[in-house]
Amino acid sequence: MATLKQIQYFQTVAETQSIRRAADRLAIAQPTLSTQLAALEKSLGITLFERTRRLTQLTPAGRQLLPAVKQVIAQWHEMRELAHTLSDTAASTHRLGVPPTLGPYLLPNIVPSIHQQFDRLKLYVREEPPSQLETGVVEGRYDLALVPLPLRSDNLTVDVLFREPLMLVAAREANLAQNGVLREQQLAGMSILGLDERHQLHREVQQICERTGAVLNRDYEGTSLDTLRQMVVMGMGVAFLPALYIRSEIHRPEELDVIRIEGTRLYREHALVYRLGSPVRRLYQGLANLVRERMANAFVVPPMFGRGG
Amino acid sequence: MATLKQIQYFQTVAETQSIRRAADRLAIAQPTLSTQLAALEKSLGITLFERTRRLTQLTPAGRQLLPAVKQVIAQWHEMRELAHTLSDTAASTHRLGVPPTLGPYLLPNIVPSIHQQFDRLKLYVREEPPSQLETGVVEGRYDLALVPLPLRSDNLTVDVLFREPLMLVAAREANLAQNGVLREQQLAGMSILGLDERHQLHREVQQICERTGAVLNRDYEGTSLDTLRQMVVMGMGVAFLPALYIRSEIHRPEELDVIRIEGTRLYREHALVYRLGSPVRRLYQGLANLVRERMANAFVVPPMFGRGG
DNA sequence: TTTCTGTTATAGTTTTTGTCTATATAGAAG
DNA sequence: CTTCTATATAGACAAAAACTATAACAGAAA
Repeated sequence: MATLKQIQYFQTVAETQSIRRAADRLAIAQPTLSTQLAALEKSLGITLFERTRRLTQLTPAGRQLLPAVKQVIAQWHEMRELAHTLSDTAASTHRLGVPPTLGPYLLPNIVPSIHQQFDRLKLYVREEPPSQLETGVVEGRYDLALVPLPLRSDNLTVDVLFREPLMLVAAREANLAQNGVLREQQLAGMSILGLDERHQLHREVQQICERTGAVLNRDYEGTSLDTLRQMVVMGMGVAFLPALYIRSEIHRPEELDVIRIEGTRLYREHALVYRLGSPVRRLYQGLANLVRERMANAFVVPPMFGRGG
Repeated sequence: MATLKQIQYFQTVAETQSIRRAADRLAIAQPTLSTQLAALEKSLGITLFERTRRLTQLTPAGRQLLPAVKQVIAQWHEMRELAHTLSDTAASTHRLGVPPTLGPYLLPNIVPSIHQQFDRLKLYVREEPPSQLETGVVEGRYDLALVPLPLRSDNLTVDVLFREPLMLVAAREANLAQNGVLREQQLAGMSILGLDERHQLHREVQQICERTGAVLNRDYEGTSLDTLRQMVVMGMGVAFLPALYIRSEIHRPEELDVIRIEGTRLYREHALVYRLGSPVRRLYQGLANLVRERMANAFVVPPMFGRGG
């Protein structure tokens, strides 16, 4: 069938112009080389060499085949080299799925650390709704994904990462809280703007409303955190926005108050998920640890947005 | 060592996403494929697949290795295809050596016939002095060569091709022979111009002179047939030129008489030579036959140059 | 739950094939 | 004519690739 070994033998004989010398260089016995060469010639249907006593040289056909043979061997070496670099699992490109309400605001915070710790790791990042991320991981479209808890699927490894506070955002002119803090009871009856129900955040906010007595306004729903913010700025109501979004997108000179709610677990929780028994779970655990460390103290002191002017 | 078979197995599993289906397609047993795959993974130092019960899919590293693997296989197929076309020995490029006093004047006559009979054969033609052609064939720089007889080496196969008459050329004004024919005796004492001694033709003419009593003029020697002709045109003497040169280069409106000598074997003889036991000797014999047939009747009627005005 | 089904892994065996040593053979050199 | 050197052939042995049978295991179905 023309094996790689055989064509390597071929190349060596062509180079040394001698079966004997080639056998020496290849560290095999001369008869072995003779028979393998004959086998190659038979399988290719070509006489590759003209054997004289003094030297063994290529026939015209063999001479023309040689470049092609070298190509095969070169490609093979290239493949092995690539395999060698890839043998460090952290040197591959992994497909990471992220939710649109988290990825753009979290990744800028952690990607530099990832590059520092896993310098040869590459991430191919795509955004999708969390439910599709989960099935995407299960079906192999992603290697790992950032998803909000709780999970739908139960056949995934889940590394819990961190809790991200949700903060109430109101138009400045509403003057809802002088010192940037409200108590949970004050939410009762309040009309809350949310995202449309394809976003996970929709459910999360819905649950908060049920718990606090606030009312989720379903007449107008945002399609992204940015549109939701615009709706708040335009005075259509108040909304819960994730702390990472606020930190990343809302800066001081802004027509918005950011209000912390006291006394309630008002947060969403993120996890890193990947398939059970993924051969690279150690790497992913390392990534999860890194994110946890990086975000550990990110929210202990509430951000001071929304106070001053 | 990562064999071609193994990487083909790898590709098939990657395509079918299943060891079982890949084994079916490859017409081997499933355990064979499992073990070969494991062997490949071990030799590459990479886990290529993530085996779940439902499907077997690539790991990130495997996914990135796949294109390189496909390249190797593609190159290998290309090589085999090339080998297939080359398996017809007449589909290769053969290196043909020719003497400068024959090649340019013979090849235009026979190359069309060669192309007709051996339509996929290609000739790489180079010119060199006959002695170097002989050693060139022996040493493998040429596959075959056209050389004048007799040969120096005795370890070559010699296919005698044809005899090419040498004809006397004189300036028109010398008015040497009214009807384009001279008898051998008339050559005695005549001063003959020749090529320098690096050309085989030098010796041939020398022998003719010895036989006929003509005198080889060594004061001025040509470096090519063309310069020799010029010397004749300029009235420096007469010269023997090969019939094929004359036929090819000397046309009617010319200041030269071409004279046939009666009664003597005044010719040089050409042969096709190649190494003893060359694997493609059949092809070369075919070529020799073709040249013989083509040239068989080329010189039976002496060319009629030199007669009329 | 248990059973059934489909998938991969492991064990043990057989066949194939690659490799070795020893030797034959044949030009080339002395 | 003998010797040297190169390749080819023969036969034995070992490595590896193949097969059959079966285990292990997850997911689907009963």
